[in-house]
Amino acid sequence: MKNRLKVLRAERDWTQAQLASALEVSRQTINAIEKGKFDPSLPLAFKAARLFNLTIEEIFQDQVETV
Amino acid sequence: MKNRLKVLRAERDWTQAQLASALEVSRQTINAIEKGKFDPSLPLAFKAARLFNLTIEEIFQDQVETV
DNA sequence: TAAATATGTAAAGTTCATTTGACTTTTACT
DNA sequence: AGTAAAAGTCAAATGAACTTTACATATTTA
Repeated sequence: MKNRLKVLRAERDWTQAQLASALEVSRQTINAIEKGKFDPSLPLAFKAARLFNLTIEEIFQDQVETV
Repeated sequence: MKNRLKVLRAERDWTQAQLASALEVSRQTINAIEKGKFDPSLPLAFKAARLFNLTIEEIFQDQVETV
């Protein structure tokens, strides 16, 4: 699962800590999601979409499995 | 988190077991999600969206907190 | 260059998504 | 009414999301 969080953050000049606080998660959670360590929960994805005024699909992109 | 899985299933005349198999999860998982016991993971939500050819937002609706 | 801020990472613990297996209840059909 | 399929539910187990604490590295700024 790829995501555009780092770019969206950069566009607004936000730190990971600021985004974390806006989404009410820890800074490490934001870091881990940006670095692809794990995927956010669906509720957290919705919260991010609301925050950035985008759809979930505009922020998170499912990897289409190329078999 | 509300969702339209039951309706989408009914429109296609699918059982919970059939949807489960299409999404490669257990029947109990579909049942629990439909009954609102828990939210699906983001990857599972993407898979459902792909299956129904809808966006995540068209299937799952975040409860806006009315404080 | 030193200090401050931002980012990356790791371990241990908690909570929740998901599985398996089994059982009960509901719905539909004969 | 009897049967079969579908839906609902429960308990125990596993794994993944997320937290806290703590430290290391990188980047910015005084």
